[in-house]
Amino acid sequence: MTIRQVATTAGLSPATVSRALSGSRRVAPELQARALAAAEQLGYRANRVARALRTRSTGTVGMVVPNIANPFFPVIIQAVEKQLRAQGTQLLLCDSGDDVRQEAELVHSLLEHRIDGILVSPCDRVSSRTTVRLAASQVPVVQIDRRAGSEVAFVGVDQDRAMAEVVEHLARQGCRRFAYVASSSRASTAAERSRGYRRAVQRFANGSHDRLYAGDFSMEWGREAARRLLAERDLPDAVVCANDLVALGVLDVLRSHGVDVPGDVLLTGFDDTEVAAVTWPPLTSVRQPLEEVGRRAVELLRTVPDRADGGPVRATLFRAELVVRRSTQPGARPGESWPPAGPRGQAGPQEASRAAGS
Amino acid sequence: MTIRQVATTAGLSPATVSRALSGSRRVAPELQARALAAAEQLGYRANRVARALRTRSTGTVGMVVPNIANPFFPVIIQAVEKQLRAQGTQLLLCDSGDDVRQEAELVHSLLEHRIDGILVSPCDRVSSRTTVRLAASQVPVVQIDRRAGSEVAFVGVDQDRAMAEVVEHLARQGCRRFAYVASSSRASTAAERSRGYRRAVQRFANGSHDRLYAGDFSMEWGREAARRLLAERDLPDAVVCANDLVALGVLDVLRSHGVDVPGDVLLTGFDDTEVAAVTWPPLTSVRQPLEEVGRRAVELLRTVPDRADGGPVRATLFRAELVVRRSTQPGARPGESWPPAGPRGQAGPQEASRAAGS
DNA sequence: CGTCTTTGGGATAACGATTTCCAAGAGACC
DNA sequence: GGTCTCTTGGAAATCGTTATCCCAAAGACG
Repeated sequence: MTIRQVATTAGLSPATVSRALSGSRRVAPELQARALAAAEQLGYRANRVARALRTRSTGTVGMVVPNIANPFFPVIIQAVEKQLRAQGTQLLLCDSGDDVRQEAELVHSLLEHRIDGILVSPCDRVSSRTTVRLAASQVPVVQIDRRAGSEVAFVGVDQDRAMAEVVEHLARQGCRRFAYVASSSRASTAAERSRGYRRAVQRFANGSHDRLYAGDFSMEWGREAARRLLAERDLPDAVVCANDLVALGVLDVLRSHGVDVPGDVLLTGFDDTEVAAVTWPPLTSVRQPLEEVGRRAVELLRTVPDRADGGPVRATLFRAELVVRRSTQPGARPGESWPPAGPRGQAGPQEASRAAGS
Repeated sequence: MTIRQVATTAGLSPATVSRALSGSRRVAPELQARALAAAEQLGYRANRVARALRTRSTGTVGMVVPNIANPFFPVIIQAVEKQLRAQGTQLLLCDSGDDVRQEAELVHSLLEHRIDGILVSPCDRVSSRTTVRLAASQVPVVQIDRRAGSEVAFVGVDQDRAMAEVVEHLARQGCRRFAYVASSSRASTAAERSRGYRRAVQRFANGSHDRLYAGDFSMEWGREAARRLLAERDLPDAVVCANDLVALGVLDVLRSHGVDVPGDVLLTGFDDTEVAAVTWPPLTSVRQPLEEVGRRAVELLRTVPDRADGGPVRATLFRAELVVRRSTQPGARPGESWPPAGPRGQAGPQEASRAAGS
């Protein structure tokens, strides 16, 4: 089923049919109708491969994320896909498995497929840099959530500030001695959260008794860290976790060792994944405006010039929202604990257009 | 950067370079080396769009799932992607949002993009049928996890049997009065689970006091169902849920109303998602061999003939494994509850090759 | 030594769309 | 009425690759 056949049945030339269907040039109404009718009758749908070869646009955008099994990413992916769909674009999704080599391979493969742009959440804020830059020299690229360098457009959330709010909240609850179960700082978000945590602890708690454990963004690491924590001679007032998965792992081990949250120690997660609200105790976490991040990233992808050429690079930073739940409210009596109605921070986008390299 | 330029710098014809790079025909070693060197030097990577146009194969497989935010799917997707990667194929992932119209639209779009095959988890076991059949008439199609009709190849898990094991386990724990928080039976898995549940209740508990609530696969529905359950005058012995998300929602509301699990009522999930093990109490659930399902589906995709033409249709059914945890062990004392060490069913593949329409 | 087969390189024709480019016809305007 | 512009349909070039076809050279074999 080619455009040629449609043209034949319509008694027209392929050129005219093409124009009639795409509206790229005016076609006499009568011929247009004939073309449309023939296409309809034959159930013709254009071969996008052929079209892509000629127009040099595939109508496809690639996206590379570190790990779809981390419930944080599906939410972003859905937002991105929804937005892309609205403009008739397909999403080519890849999971880099948090591996820089894999990530590079995937990006190259996407480029071979001549995608129209790439959304990438670089798994390593340093080593992913060359890959991101290379990609950006060929097609529009937007970094989403995580970044590797500031030479390429970025849309994400102010992690530093969000983490500071977490610590401030804990300090207000009377916590003075903190432990941080971090993810290794290969991911930019992890690095920013760590930094935010450290600075906030300095400010709000005078940096006392600041223990830090570095692993990854997994539940299993949370378990391991909790075991190490328990092996020390005393518990901190609060355990801050790099994300919800880690917090769940920590919670699991604490509980199995008879440590009560929030009675004996307060606990926080990050990302406000769906499960954070239904664990026991429900987890205080940080909600990010993912819908907006996704939308903005797609939007930005269309305005990024084809080949990054030293012009100003756009970066959008959204503000996250602290969601307080029972895991940081030792005072709440069971009756009061549902529904959770703690104080909340405000959210709102915060745009910054900066020169490259800033 | 085209093959023509490579050919020029190598002092060869494009045809020879093409052959040298793809190995589709023997090329004199010396010329081969020259072609490779030139390609390497120029950093040439073939334009897959042009190649696809000529060879009628894009090296891309489409996958349509109902909802990536359901943590069950990312696991399957990862398995599929891993397997595809091994054969150098890209995955074009789509989320149908559990909507039949959307699903149809996506499948059409995939066909336009001339993907080499489609993996689909049809959202409606009845209405998705036409779409699946249409797709199968154009490219190889394998249904994965869910199915719509048996005219198209399928890889999945024996839901019916798995659910029977759940009920049997509960009956052994002394439960006689059951409630089932179902997902509406639009998804084939939901329908099979319901059927398995009903039959097992008949057999093991004489069908006494069998309440059923039908909603969807979401946590929110679990909450709603639990509220309805609590509104009735008495609680059943056990609440069986269509999947883990639903169970989490149920658990959340039960807890907030002071109902103890497993003290007052036993509770089960399905899918054994990562969180099932870390809720409190940990959730008895059903683990499916998703890695194998994914692998088998990709494998099958390669052997399915291009156009479904009435030959025998392959269907592979794997067996799931019951994972018993504290939510169904009222007798376990806290000290014993960790790690969970309940009896486990065995898993194993179970292949069936059946004629179409069976 | 002649013929017959095999091997391998290169020219060229696809693949299926879009997009020049060209030409014919219709108005416009002096 | 003549020229000039504008419109619009169709022929043909084009995108970058691979497959087909042809031909020359080399080797096989009687």
